[in-house]
Amino acid sequence: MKATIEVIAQKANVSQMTVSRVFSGKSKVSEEKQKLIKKIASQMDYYPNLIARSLSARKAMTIGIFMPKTKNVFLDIYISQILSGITDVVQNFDYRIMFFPFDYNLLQENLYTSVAKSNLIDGMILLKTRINDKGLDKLAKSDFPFVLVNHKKYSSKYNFVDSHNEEGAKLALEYFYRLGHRNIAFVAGLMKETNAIDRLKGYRETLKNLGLTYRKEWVVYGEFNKEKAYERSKSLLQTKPLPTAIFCSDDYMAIGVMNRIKEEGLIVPRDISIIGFDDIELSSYVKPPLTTVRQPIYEIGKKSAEMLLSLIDGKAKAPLYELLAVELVVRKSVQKIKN
Amino acid sequence: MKATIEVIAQKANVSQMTVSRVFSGKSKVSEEKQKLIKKIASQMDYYPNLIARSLSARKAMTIGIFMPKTKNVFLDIYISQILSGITDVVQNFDYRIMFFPFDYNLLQENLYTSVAKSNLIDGMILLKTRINDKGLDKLAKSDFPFVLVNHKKYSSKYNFVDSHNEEGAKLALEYFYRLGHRNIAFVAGLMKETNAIDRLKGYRETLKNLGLTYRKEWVVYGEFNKEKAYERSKSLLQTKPLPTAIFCSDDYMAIGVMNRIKEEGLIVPRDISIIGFDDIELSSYVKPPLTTVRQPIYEIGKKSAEMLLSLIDGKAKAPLYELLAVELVVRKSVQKIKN
DNA sequence: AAATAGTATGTTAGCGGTAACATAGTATTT
DNA sequence: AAATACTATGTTACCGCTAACATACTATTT
Repeated sequence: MKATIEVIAQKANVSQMTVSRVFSGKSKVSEEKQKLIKKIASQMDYYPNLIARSLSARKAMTIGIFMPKTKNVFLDIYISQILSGITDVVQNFDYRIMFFPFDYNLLQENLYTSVAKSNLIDGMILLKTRINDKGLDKLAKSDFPFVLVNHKKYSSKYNFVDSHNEEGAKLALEYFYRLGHRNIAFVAGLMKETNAIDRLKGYRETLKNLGLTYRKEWVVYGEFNKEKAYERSKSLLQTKPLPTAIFCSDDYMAIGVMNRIKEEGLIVPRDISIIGFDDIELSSYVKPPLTTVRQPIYEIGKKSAEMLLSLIDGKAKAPLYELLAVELVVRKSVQKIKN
Repeated sequence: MKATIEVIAQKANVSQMTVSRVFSGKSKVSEEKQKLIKKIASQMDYYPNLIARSLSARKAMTIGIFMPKTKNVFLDIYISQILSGITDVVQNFDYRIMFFPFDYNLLQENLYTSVAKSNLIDGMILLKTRINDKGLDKLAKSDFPFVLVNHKKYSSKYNFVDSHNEEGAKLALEYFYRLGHRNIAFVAGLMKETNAIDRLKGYRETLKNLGLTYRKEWVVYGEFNKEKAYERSKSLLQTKPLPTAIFCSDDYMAIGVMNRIKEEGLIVPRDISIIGFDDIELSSYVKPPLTTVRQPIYEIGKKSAEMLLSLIDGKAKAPLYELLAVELVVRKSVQKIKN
């Protein structure tokens, strides 16, 4: 005989509601009856049917996480740390996590909305969505709770948590400047991501603030990986004068650029200094160890979960946003300019 | 007005079942009616309530993934690759994924069973569970479909996918042997994991098969991380004679051991050769690049998902198991013994 | 043309819980 | 002691969908 609230109620000679109350913990039941009900339940190895509970209570007690499936290795560590942050928060509030990996190439407008209306989840966290994503606009028209992570978008309908990317660029450039660098190049990430756009923006603004001139040939555009950066940085090393410093949109790109520099017979940091972004594990192992801007990834995950839960339980209303501070991690890939 | 099957059925002047059939796709509905129903649904921005569907159909179309929350960085890449493998399979069959991160220290006997009976999922994949886990025994008593990953357990009730760990140890030791090594030490992983146990077993058996004697002081026990391996390998470097080669239970441990060796003023591979296990990204970046046994992690994920789905739809019955082949990746941390 | 098979649609009865309100009994107030 | 508030429990209805069976209609067979 299948264990359900109904069966237990009969055996305990109480109403279904009394049994329901014991397991949902939402209102009081006398010690005595509780004991009896729990005893019977344990004998029958009963556990609540959470699907039925969801349907009835109109609450899934679950959040969804949308994230890109890509071969980008950075995502490995990124995802686990974000997940770790989200999990630590969410489990405290008895929420579960559902996973929706998506493919940038197969994105269709209804993806987020259809899940939002499926009643499977009470809110969603979207990782690394891109600026041309139509699905977001549609989602924003509903009042379903969601938080973007690493996608900065100021709008009355959007909530997001992101690193302070412009500030990161500023930290890097000012550090270069303090060590005497005046010829600073930039290897940009994919312009479909606000991260990449903001880092470029930070680069340009800081150049201006430092009184340095922006030179078009000192900015190249890649994607967030080693190979593209290696490929695209070639032209950078043919400019005259050569930049003395290169700021890269992420650590993999920095490693790609370092490989290119090595290949040209130049030495980091003697000939060219390098700063990356993210602080992946590899960065402290490459030669020379990479100076980089660290993102608080775990914290971002935590914050996004907190934000989402407060939206779900109505404690807060959109728009909510937060830019978390980044920090410069100084290693060995930057050298003082000798006069 | 909330969009439900009922409302749509009224507007289209058909029964609920006809609408249901259109969206579940489980039986035929005339072109004409389909068109009308879809049109109305799209106007109302209707998407099925999947919770209600689950309750009614007694099928969640979701699988659960249980995995440890730890600070072990290896898990980062491991988890994303496993996930990636699982996802690629599971999405093809329209299953969703629910996530259950757990803490080894807070494990209680009912964890898996309570989720199994919650009706939230149709089956589960358990990553890196340990041999003393009571919850597994309890779960095995139900007939809920589950697959262990990286936990080898032969039993009529258990299904698992694992790497061929003993074979990996054999590959490593035979490679050492071929290059002239006779004094081969072993840094073992945590003995709560069958992985670690099997690698030790492989080490001992291969020693025997090669006619080498097992020396107790040449085996040290650590955990799967750099620090413990660094700590525990100290005693190894005080034995006489010194081992000429050390096989490590994973790459992080190998890196820890390499640090220790360096600190003792010795050089890898000149003085001592090293082989690791896993082939993490770092391994090709450390100095010297690490020779290691590669596990097919993505494949393991894929296989485990295939296995689980076949259990769920009843195409197969427990016990199911598979040991996937590993391969030796030769880099620079092993040197031929000079006579 | 009658018998048979096949197809599209409808009817009924749940799936296993909980919200919301009702009620009876007890404790507290005045 | 009557009026009031509080507490534990019960009753009813419904969450939104689908399985399983029933039915009417059309196409095919003999």
